[in-house]
This record gives sequence, structure tokens and C-alpha cells, in this order.
Amino acid sequence: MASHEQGPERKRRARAQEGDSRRKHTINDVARMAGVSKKTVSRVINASPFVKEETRKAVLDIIRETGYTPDPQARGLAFRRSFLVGLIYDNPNPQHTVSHQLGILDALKGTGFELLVRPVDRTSPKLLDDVRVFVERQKLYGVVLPSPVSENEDLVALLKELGCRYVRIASVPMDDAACMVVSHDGKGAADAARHLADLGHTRIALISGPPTFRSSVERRRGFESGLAERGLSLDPALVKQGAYTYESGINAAGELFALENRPTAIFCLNDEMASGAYLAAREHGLRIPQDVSIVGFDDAPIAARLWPALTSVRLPLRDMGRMAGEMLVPDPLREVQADAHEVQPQLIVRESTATAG
Amino acid sequence: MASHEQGPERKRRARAQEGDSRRKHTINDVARMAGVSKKTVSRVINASPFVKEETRKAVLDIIRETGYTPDPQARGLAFRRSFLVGLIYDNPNPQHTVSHQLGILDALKGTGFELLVRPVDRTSPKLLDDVRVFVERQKLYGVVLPSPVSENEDLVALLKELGCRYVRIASVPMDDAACMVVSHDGKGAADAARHLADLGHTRIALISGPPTFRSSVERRRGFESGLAERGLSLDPALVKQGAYTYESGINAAGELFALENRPTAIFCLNDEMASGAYLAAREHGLRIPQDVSIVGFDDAPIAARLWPALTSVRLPLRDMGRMAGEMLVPDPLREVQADAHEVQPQLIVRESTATAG
DNA sequence: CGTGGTTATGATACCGGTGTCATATGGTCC
DNA sequence: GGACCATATGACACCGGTATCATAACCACG
Repeated sequence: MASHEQGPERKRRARAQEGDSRRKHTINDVARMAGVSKKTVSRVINASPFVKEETRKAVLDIIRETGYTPDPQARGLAFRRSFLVGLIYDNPNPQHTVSHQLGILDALKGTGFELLVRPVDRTSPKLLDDVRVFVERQKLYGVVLPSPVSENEDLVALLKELGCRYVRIASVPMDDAACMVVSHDGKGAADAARHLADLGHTRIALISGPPTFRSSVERRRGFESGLAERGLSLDPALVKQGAYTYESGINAAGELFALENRPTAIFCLNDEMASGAYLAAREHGLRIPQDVSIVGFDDAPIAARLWPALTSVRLPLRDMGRMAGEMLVPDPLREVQADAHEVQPQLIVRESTATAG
Repeated sequence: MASHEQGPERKRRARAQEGDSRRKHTINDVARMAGVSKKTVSRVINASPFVKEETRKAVLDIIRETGYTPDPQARGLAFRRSFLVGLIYDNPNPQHTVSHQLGILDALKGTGFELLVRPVDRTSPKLLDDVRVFVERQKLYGVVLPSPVSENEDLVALLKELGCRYVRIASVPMDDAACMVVSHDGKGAADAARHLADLGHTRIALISGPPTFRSSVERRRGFESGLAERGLSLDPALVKQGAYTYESGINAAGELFALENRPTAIFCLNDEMASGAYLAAREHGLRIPQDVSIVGFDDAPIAARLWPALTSVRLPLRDMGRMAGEMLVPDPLREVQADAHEVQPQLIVRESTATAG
């Protein structure tokens, strides 16, 4: 254990004697000023129904006057839990992380809850131990798990064991719907498939992600179903497995472009790989979109900056974070949140797709 | 105030009677098992010098056996502060935010401190009030302020008034050095200037950022000094002001390319604007780097994905976060951190720069 | 007017730590 | 051996909230 050298045993400075008007008010101050006991103030704070309306008003007045807010640490100590929500993530895409954070904090605003971030290594053997210590020590109110962490069933089992609330953000339903925000990546992929088919493409390639990612599986499944709707099917020779990285996109697309009968369109399961496909296309002297159409997934910042701008599937990341936060933390001021814990991906058509040559 | 409906006044479940082996240990358990008072355990935890070596060992043994860790809430309540560090940021670049977070958490690992994130709107009139409430309610141990928030002197003054530790991350020294991590953006910009000058460029343009950002001022200053070292100076006609955005980069570069005697090289004060310059170059039929060299700043993920890959100045963002965390939180296990709270930018030369045509 | 059943309130203990202060212990010096 | 001092320890109050339980206040009813 690390000890913290907080200058133990030091004398407490005199404080009460001089004008302590600047000192923060406590529940005792409010109680005294309102002429009630602290327990009654506590009842008002916690919206207990057993407080006379008149008393409640008086206490609330004092609270407003003094600007009193309860100390989350003291409250947490008594409640045996904290007012902290954890975000446990392992996503190399900074935009996902930041967007989720912004969304979660949108939901937490005004509730008194705060957000603790905890990046993890999902391949670490210590992952479960780390999460256990994190949740127990901080007595977390709940945690948000974006993918791919949300796909770790052992971790979810651990959270259940610890009695820690959680909301999973994932591409496909995997659990009690009350604990999930579902992005339906498959629908976005199907949109991409129809878009390419409608442009007249028939030799359409796919660069997939690691099969251990549910998003990859789901995007591929959706893409195939979209093609099927247009009477097309995926030619196994035109499917290359990538790793969601730039380099893997370069390699996979390079292989596709080296085929005798090369595809006229490629769907890359994320934008990083699509960027790699751009480079490979240049290396093979192929123009986008005249010679080959390319579609990505994520609508990362890079998508609009590439040239030509990349057609991609956008996920409402911030909304997803907000929904997760709303599901986790009850806010009496909020309207009953619709149980629609699902969002729809959106195909953003830019300049990287055109009619088949 | 939002009330939280935590089921007040509910009966506590019987617990102590049945096998409470699973219950977390408290300082009382440790004290009893070690045969000392809780105060002595507290002394051991806080590395008090007034504990007999023998007693200390005995207590530490029990602590190790039981896996006891003190409750941060209870400790914080008694200490009148928390073991939480805040990250107050307003940076549209998600990579900055995530890298800083990772770095700060590198430093916090093993110290028992946790990181609370707080995105803010630096233009909001409620900014100071929000920060005050945030710091006071959470009794933050300290906060990290990346730029541009770090440049808000009112906010820094507020933190001083509140007695809240802070570390500023900024491009140039602005304060007591003990409270700053300095990235010396100017040096990186000077590197860029020399690089272009050494390639034979003389008509070198600059697309600046908003003058309200210290980073913009500092990068420009460094660039000019780098040029001066090579006997060059910035032609006012070749300086355009941007806003650190893609669109502003397109416009500024477009104006430069429309000049009769257009520049052969452009230094853009961030990569977003450099991306815009890429688009403008294409619109004007100019090849990069044959017709115009372009240098960016930030080495954002996009830099390596653009075509041709963008020469840019990289800041060690994660290191900067780590240093900020180390400065904020004392860790007895850590070696005395060098008082070198400065980092050096690094010019990453890629394919967007070549000898002057 | 006493009885009984709500409704409303407060006294007190408690959550799990630390600060204060009193006291016990051990060694040195005369 | 007694005075003195530094070291080592514990009893107790306290940090700012909530849970438990007793009790007061109120009402309707016989």
C-alpha cells in the first residue's frame, strides 16, 4: 500500500473562533437554522415522504439560502456506496472514448454523480482483479462498459457478483435489455451494402475486423444481409480479414487489388482500415471512386479529411453515452426515459462511392 | 438539488450474524487481529514515525494477510479532502484528452488516487462557478489543466483561492514552474522552420491559429525565430489567420494559393488546418510536395493517414499527462521526480515536404 | 375522554477513518 | 532512586452524513 504523507498528526488550525462565515455549511448548520434535527434535513434531502409539507418548505428555504449541498463522502460513507460512476474502457479510438464520456456526463449533469475513468487492457490476466479492486474500493454506484470491454462475460459476471450496476454499450443485444445500449451496427452495415448495390456494384469486397470483436461479426452479418436484400452474396474470395488497423487495411486491400478480377467496391469494417485501403488504391494506380468505391465504418474525424472524403457509417456515440448514463443513474427530474435503449447508425454518403465502372 | 431516491429508511439486512467472512475488512478488524488500537493501525497506514518497528511489522503482516485497504471515503471525510484528481478540459481534439488521461493515470497507478473528468466550455460565463462547485463538493486533491483551459488566469486564481493544487499543461511557462508542464511548442515550430528552410524554401507561408490561444502565439513565435536562424523572415502577405479548424485551413490555404506569387511551403499551426490545406491544394491543382510542401502540428492520427503522409510536430501528450500526475500526487515509492517539467516536441518528417521546386 | 393507528420528529448509534490529548514505557543523567 | 525527556500507544471525540427506534402529535372512533 502506498502511504501518502499527508502530514499526519499535525495540529488543526484554529478556525471556529475567527469569522468562519466562509466555511462550508453542513447538515448541522442547516438543521440549526431551520430549527429541526439533522435527521429531518436528511429526510428532506432524500425525498422522504414522512416530512410535513411545511417543514420541508422551511428546510428547502434554508438549503437554498445557504447553498448547502451534502458532502458526497459523508453521504457515501453512511450509504456504503459512492456517488461515482466508472467508465471502464479499452478502445484505441480516442473519439469513441471522449464521445462516450461527454454523453455520460450529459446524463450525470445535475444528479450529483461524477465520472471516474479507468482505461484497461482487456488482454491482461489481472483485468478482473483490477476491476474488482476498483469497484470495491471506490464503492462505485455503477459502471459503463463500452465495447469491446462490454463483450467480456467474465467481467460482467464479476460485476453481478459484486452487486455493481452496469450498462453495456454494444453493437448487438447480449443481456437483459435494461442493462444495454445497443447500436445495431448490423443495420448500418446493411445500409452500406444497399448503397453499394444500388450504385450497381456486384463485385463487392469486405475487409473484416478481428472475429473476436462482436462489432466485426455484427457488421459483417449486417452487410451480408443487406447484400442479400439486393440479390447479391459475398464472394468468399473477396473477403479479407483485417485487424481494425491502418496497416491491416493496406495489406488486405492490397491483396484484393492484386486479384485478377478485382472488386469494384470495398466495405471496410472501420475507417482505419478504409484509410489503409486508400493508400493501397494509390499504390495500385486505382482512383477512388472511379475505379473502386470504398465505404468505411465509424465516421471518425479522419473520414471527412481523407480525399476523396470517405463514405462511412456514423454511430451516435455521444447519445449512446448519454443513454448509458441515464439508464445507470436515476434522475427524478428527468422524464421517464423511454425504454428505447437502441440507436440507429447513419450512413454518411461522401465522395468515395460512385456508380460501378 | 436532485434527490436520489436511494430507498431511505429501509431496514438494514442482518449481516453480522451469518458468515460475514466475505465482508470487507475495516481498520477495526485489522486492529483487533493485530492486537493494537485502530489509531496505531492508522499510524502505520500513514507512515507515522512514532510506531515501534516491531508493531509496524505486525500490523503490516495483518494488512497483507487480509488484503485490507482503507476506505477512501472515510479517510477523505476525516482528512477533509478526497483522493480524487480532476481533469478539467476543453479541447476539441479527442486525442489530446485521451492521451492526457492515460498519462495522468500512469502516474496515479498504485497511489490510491483516481481521476475525475470534467469537460467544460471555456467560454461559458458559468465556468468559474462550475469549477468552484466541482472542486469544493468533491474536495479535490488537485486538478490538471491542459491548454487552453490552463491559460485562463481567472480559473487559476480561483484554484489558488480554494487552496486546490493544480498543474497546468501549456506550451510556454506562465507561472511557478512547480505547477506547470511545459511543451515548448515554439521549439517544435522552429524545427519545422529550419526543416523547410534547409529544403531550400524561401517563400514560406504560415496559417496561424486564433491569437487567443497561447499555443498559436508560441508556435508562430518559434517559427519566426527558426526562420531567422536561417536568415529568413516571415512575409506578412504570406500569413493567414485560421481558427484551428479544417474549414479555416481550406480557406486560408485557398487564399495563399490564389496569390500571384504563391508560397512553395506552408506551415499550418495544427493538423486540422493542414488537412484543409491538402484539400485546397487539390482544388488548385497543386501537388504535394512537388508544388507545395506542407507541415502541420500535433501529429494527430490523421497526419499519417493523409496522402501524402503529413510532416508534423509531435507532442509527447501521454508523457505530459504523466508528468502532470506525478507533480500533483506525491508517491513515496517514486524516485524524486526530476524537476524537469518540460518536454520537447519532435518533428516527424513524412512525405509532405520536399526540396523547393 | 381514553384507545389505537397513522404521521412526523428527534436522540442516539453508526459508517470507517483521523486528530487530540493523556498516559505508559524506557533510557539517561545526576 | 527520582527527575526528566523522547518514544509509543490508546481512549475518545470528531468528520458529515444515514439507520434505528422511541416517542410526540394528530386524528377518528366508540
